[in-house]
Amino acid sequence: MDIYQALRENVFKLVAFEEEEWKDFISYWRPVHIKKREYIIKEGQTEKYFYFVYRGVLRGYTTKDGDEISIGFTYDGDYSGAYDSFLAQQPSDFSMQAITDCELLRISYTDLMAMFDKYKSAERWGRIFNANILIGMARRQLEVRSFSAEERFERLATQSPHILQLVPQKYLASYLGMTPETFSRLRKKR
Amino acid sequence: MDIYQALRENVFKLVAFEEEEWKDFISYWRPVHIKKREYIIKEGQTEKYFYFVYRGVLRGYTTKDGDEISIGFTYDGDYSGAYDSFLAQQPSDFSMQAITDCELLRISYTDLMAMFDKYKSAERWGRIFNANILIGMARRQLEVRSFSAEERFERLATQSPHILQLVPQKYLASYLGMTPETFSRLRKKR
DNA sequence: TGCCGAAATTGATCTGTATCAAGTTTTTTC
DNA sequence: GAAAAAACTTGATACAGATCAATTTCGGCA
Repeated sequence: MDIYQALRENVFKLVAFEEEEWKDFISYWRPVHIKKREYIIKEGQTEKYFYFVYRGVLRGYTTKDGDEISIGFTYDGDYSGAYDSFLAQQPSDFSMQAITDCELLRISYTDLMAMFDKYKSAERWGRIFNANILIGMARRQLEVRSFSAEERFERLATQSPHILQLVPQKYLASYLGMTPETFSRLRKKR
Repeated sequence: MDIYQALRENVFKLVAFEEEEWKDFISYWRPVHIKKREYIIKEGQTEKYFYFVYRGVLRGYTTKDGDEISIGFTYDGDYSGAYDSFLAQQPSDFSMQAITDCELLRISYTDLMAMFDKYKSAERWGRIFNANILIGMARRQLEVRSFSAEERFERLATQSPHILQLVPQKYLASYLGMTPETFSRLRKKR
């Protein structure tokens, strides 16, 4: 499937645009290719773009006392970037780096805001999209607070086994809030 | 200030409604009084309402192995309820209980959705409101992951000293992800 | 105002996970 | 395709914060 078609299907899951509106809306999205280890945004910058991931994996992380803490990952079909920085138009607390080569589509903040002004469908899509992100964050928040390192590992391994292949272990470890050593031991124990 | 006026000012901070629209919008909100220790929602129920807190303090918590884990607190001027359950219209993973007597305004899910359909201003308010909640959650997520128990206590004490008075310590302790004993020791050390 | 149950404090001990260190394996690069 | 760098594993030790237990203090209410 073509990259614009992929975005279309994804957006239409939440809101069906009129064809005229959609043509206009999609015209503001631009394809971007980035290579493994390149960044779409670095800590301290303000996020100018909102990204759709057509192919690839990205990792978000912040730094604390020189160490990296992985915040999350995005895959094919996800949206990416420092979304809170984008929304607030404030400097980001984290960086977003490609773990594999990526094909992305992006729209600028100004263009997206213009779309929100212009079309009620876009406004609605924005609201529901935010709601869905929020629901996911709430779920993850509860997850982190309710489970021990071992339990979190176990849940990741059973619920998202593909991640174990895609993402280097040291990133997964810090995502789960443990050291690579602990991660390695839990994996062995399994 | 009057309870409806308080909500009006709060909503208008994000979006200025037309007067006609506002009159219609506000007519769907109903005042609710609840007493200390009463619940607005219990774990397992689906949240039917979205609340505005005019006066009072509420606590959200989930249960794990019989122990309560406090998720968050809402105060005068906040919105409350199990918002993720409300948005998804799925059973809530946590309960929301009054810590003091509370005066609230609430609107039902059906009525709010009808307002979103009817007015672009409402839709926009919904989008921006969700964005703000999301930004707050992202900040807190980073907070929990980047700091030790002692650092989290210190930050709470300096950034929100009023909470230390308003909320019983055992709730704050579990909110910060530590036992009441640890909380007590950190407080003493200060 | 005084009583009772809940909340907070304090001390002693335990434990899961971090840290440090030394290999081994995998990936990158030239 | 060999050398260098990075990632992962494994073992030994350290420690922050949990748990358990015994008082003390506080808050609600008769």
